[in-house]
Amino acid sequence: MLSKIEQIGMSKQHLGEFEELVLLLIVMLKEDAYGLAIRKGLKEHAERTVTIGAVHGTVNRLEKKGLIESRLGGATDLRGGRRKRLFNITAFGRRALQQSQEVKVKLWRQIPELSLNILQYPI
Amino acid sequence: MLSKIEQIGMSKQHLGEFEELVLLLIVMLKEDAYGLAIRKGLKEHAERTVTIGAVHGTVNRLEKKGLIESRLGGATDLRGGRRKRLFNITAFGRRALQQSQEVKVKLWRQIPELSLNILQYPI
DNA sequence: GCGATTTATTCTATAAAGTATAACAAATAG
DNA sequence: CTATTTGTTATACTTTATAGAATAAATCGC
Repeated sequence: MLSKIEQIGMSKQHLGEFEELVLLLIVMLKEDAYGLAIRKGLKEHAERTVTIGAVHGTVNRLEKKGLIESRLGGATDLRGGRRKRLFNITAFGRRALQQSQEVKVKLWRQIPELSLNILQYPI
Repeated sequence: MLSKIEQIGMSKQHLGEFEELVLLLIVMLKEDAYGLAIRKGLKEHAERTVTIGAVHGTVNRLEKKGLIESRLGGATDLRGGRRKRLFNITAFGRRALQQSQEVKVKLWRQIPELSLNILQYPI
């Protein structure tokens, strides 16, 4: 028999590298995290240029895994356009992000010669 | 016409999340980075349990992409056993690792509420 | 030398993640 | 009521991630 966690798909899969970036962008964007904004944020903050289809494919997967939730945004104040699908991270998603962070920082600490200048200071 | 970089397969692919872990372990293990040691290191340092086949599949891909190199180790001082295939990171691999690190740290810095205690101190 | 044991790698197959392109949907201004 | 704008969905395909079984090569004891 499956545990509650397994039933709802919250078992120990790992965050893919792009999934992690998208998740981080969703946190950064707060109340305005939706497809196009995520795509723009990835380009500006992560030097990552992808199509909008790539973003949506990933958010759909993240939602199915319970790492984010989505709701439909209200009518736009701007002219034209379909309503936004707004995303927010779940507690489970936040934990996944923190675990990933924890593992990497732990490894980096053991390899000081790898570190960039940016890492010489507290995050 | 392809650039030199493209010809030898060193263009802008991104490091997969498991590829990054394996690469980090290879750096950590220094002169003793080979299949089984990498697997053991992943378990001990990254809470990641995988089969040896998973490790080898990944190192093969990393080598094909020019991120690591391999050579055959000398005969063992211990009893029995085939010779080890020893890995070391290339300059290109090191750069890939640093870029990945740079992007993530940059994002984390913008999301202070995500950070764990470990991140309050310099890495 | 040769089989048993040990330590390792390679092969093969499949699932999951990453990604692009194109099609579709819905809001609103005129 | 249709053209324009802003956005999401659908589909297809490639690359990564992963397990399991098969195979290889070193050495020990006889």
